[in-house]
Amino acid sequence: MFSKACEYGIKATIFIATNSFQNNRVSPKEIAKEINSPEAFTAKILQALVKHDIINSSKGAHGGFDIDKKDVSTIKLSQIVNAIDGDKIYNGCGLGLERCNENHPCPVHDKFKIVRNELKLMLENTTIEELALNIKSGTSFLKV
Amino acid sequence: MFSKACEYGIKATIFIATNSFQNNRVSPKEIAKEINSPEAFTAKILQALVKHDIINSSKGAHGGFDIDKKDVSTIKLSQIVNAIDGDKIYNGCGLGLERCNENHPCPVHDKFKIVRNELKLMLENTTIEELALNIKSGTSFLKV
DNA sequence: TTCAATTAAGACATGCTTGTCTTTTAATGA
DNA sequence: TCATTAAAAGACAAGCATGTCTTAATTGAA
Repeated sequence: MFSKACEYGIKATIFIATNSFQNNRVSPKEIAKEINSPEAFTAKILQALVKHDIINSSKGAHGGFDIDKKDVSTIKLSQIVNAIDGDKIYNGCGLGLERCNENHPCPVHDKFKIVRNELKLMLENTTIEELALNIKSGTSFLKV
Repeated sequence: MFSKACEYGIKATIFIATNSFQNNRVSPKEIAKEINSPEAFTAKILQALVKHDIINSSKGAHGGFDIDKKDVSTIKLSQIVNAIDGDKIYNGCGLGLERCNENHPCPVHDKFKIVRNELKLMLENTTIEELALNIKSGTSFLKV
């Protein structure tokens, strides 16, 4: 469904959020360990998330990644997916037609529209705060 | 959502079905032209569909690909997706966890389940016959 | 039975995604 | 200011999906 990069990006953001509740910065090393991902590749993805203003980074001693406490509740899953995988999951044709629309639909256009819309709504209505709280309470897990 | 191979596979099967209504065999060249796909690559995918008993092939003069008329209505989209992309779209974890289940869910497990189930139902309830008839009537299109 | 037509099979090539490593830039504290 | 710490940036490498080409196998018809 999503690229590996996007999966790592979502999990990393959730982990950073859980730490940001306690104003705690985390390093790429800690993140990679916690979400079970390759460290250097994860660092690249973190750079992208910083560029898209989803997370903050600070260099130097006691540096690392965090999210402003007040912002955690405003970050939607859709923002991360958009930042890393772009919008093809929303706008692309299910069968790869260049111009697929109501007037010139691919064979599965209408049927896909329903599913895709459900996915879109889900991503737009799910906040990182919600997911991070479930991790904190042990209701869900980031690895294995 | 699906791989290129799967997209071509779906479109190819629909095109073969439209021809099979008139007991007409089609060649990889015709198929590739009609669905706007690379010919040799399409031929590979057709081989896979034959191996999975979704379409028939016959070699030699007047050879080509077809589907038994009586079978067209029984072929579901899900069979093609399964044959080419496997079942990861149904069973894989949205965030790539190896063991993600009700007792050990990833952060988006419940939310994804709903969307994925909708997709699964759609694929299992859509027949190639239905899609092929829409192509024949000009209601939907295989290329551009 | 032989030739032509046509798919099957497998080796090869290309490109994108994933992943690694090294060097550079920036921040902190002594 | 200088040393240390840590992220940023970019070059490099590996693997997988996509796409191509050549040769083999099979069939139908002359």
